[in-house]
Amino acid sequence: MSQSPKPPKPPKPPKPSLPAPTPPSVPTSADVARLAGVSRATVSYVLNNAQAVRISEPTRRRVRRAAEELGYVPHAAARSLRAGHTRIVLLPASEGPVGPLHSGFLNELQRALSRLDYTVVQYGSLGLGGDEAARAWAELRPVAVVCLGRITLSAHGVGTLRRAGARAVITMGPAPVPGAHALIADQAEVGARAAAHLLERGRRRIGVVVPAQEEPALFAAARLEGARSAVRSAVPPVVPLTMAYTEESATGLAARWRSLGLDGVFAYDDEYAMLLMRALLDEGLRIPEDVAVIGAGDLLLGRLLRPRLSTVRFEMPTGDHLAELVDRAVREPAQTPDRHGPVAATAVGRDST
Amino acid sequence: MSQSPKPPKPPKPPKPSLPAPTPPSVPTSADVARLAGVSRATVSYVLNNAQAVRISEPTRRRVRRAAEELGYVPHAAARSLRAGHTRIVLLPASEGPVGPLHSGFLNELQRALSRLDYTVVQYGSLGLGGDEAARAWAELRPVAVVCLGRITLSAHGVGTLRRAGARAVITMGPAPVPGAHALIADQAEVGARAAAHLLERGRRRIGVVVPAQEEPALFAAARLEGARSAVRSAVPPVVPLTMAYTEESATGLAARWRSLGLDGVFAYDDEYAMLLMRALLDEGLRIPEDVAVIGAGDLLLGRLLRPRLSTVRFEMPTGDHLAELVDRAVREPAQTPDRHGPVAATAVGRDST
DNA sequence: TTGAAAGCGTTACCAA
DNA sequence: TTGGTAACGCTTTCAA
Repeated sequence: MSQSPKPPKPPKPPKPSLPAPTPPSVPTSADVARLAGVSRATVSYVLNNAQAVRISEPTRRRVRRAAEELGYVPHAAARSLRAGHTRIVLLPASEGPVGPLHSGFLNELQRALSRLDYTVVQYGSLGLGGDEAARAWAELRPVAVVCLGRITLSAHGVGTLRRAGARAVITMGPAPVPGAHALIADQAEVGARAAAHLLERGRRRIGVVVPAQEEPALFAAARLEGARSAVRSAVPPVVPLTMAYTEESATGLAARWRSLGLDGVFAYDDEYAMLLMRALLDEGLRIPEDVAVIGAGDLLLGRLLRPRLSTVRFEMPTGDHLAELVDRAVREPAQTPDRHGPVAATAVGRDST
Repeated sequence: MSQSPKPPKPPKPPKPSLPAPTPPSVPTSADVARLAGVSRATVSYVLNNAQAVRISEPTRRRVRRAAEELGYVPHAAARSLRAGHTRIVLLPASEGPVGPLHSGFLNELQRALSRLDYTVVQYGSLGLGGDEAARAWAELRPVAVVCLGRITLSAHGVGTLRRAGARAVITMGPAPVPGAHALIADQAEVGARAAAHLLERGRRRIGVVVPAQEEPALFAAARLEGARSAVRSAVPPVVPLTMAYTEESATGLAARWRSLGLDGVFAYDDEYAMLLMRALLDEGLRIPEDVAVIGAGDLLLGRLLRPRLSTVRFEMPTGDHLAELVDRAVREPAQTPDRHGPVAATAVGRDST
């Protein structure tokens, strides 16, 4: 890389061996080497169990003792700088609450990746847009990026990451991103199942809740669209209903319910559904006689309510599966990005529809 | 450090200008410099808006253009290696579901720390014990560690982190850890409030649910202990009840409820409380007449159930507050670790008690 | 079996 | 105003 002609070095003034300006200084492998009376190379060999060289057992012990004594911990940055790559798999830190479904999946993924000797790092990128986030992530030189969250990566963002050495970029979202492996979590399917279920139950005037917060907007749009297309040509078009995740908002919506003339509602997910269902009941509406309510996500809590909440259950890929996908993509980055089909979704009819 | 006398370099074989063995190689500041026709130093100055030196506007533009064109992204590891420190604030990635309370707090914290120019990284440390985790974290050389999760840091772990350059280690847990700043989230207080509330409602034979999963064990033990001490000397001692977060487990517990002869239960938190309450109702018990049920955490969903769930609400420090604490600790590490008092907790009586 | 030294990408100092 | 260069901590090749 550096084609400098390397002129003869100027005489280096030997450092006057500072007494100890920063005594609580971080111990380095050189310190370990000094204490053990060996070279830095030997320290590295011993501590990394290098198999290419044979180090005598007494030496190994001395080195290990010294490292222990100093509380030596290798410097990840230096190591990866030298190695030219990291084992970091970066995930955007999820904003907003994380349900048991999602957190279980995340744990599985983490555990599986750890087993494959990757370091899982969740990076918080709160106010950032897709390309800014990609830049920030690229600074860490992750070997792979798994983008599950709110952030939508552009082709340009993917390019930034790839140029920064990411051997795998995997997105999960409604649409594939050019250059990245795509797990198509097509939330339209979820909306479609919900709407179809309501139609089956004889409902014709169907509302779809769209969360007021922007956070889950990505899913919300796709779910609404899915519901729309399922209903198309059958009956009056679905009615989008904006609602925030607060009691007041739910109560407000319930208060004007009769004027809307709807007999079925897909409430975005189980949590919104519970909130809305409660408000509707308090408003004197009967469920499911007057209004059928269905959520999504199949939360345990939905079964605890009365009436029991109908829901759309959908499959997440297992964490192990995704980890394997990551590992494969890392090892054979030449491969053209795969696309994994839309998630399977099924309506689970309980008492609320 | 290296006191080598620098003998004359052996003739460096000029790299035979490889055609392009790794063409998609990561662009470095040297590449930018070459393209812009300036030195690496100049690139650094421009890209970091160094104020100590004045660079002509045309040069600045050339450099920026070149960086843009190459898609140059600085290498965080190299930077921090050079700088001798990072701006990383490390949090253990939370395992298990994250309620809205906790996630709101986390977001606040992240946002506040970003504003203070820290990089927030959540590090997944699934199977690790306290000291192993500390070692793993130390490899990243974080400037601060905020340990909120399941992991309990030992004094030794704190030492490891400090020796690795962490200028602040902050723990939140039932007890302070030597050497670390402590946010004492004394969950005993939560248990005590719950028990006191049940006593006030005239209950005498009180059960306390302890989650079967090990995950929240830390909180569970403290909450149980708190309930115990609140009840002590008044009535029969509290009865610990093991229960998993599944419908079967709740049903099983409810089935043998009458044989337990309890008239009040603190169900660990709102989610366990909802589950248990539903099972008790299905078993034919009346709430609160036969059994008073109280949870903790004041989840919105608790208000949606009928009967409405009583709960213990407790304060989390605000994210801004904690961020400020981190920043202060980083800037004045000499300070002796502060301890911040136990969390305030209040019982909120609703219909279930 | 061990040691010396180069080099990873960056920044900061000093010289031009 | 700009450029050369050393140094950060680590691994690894080559030489002894």
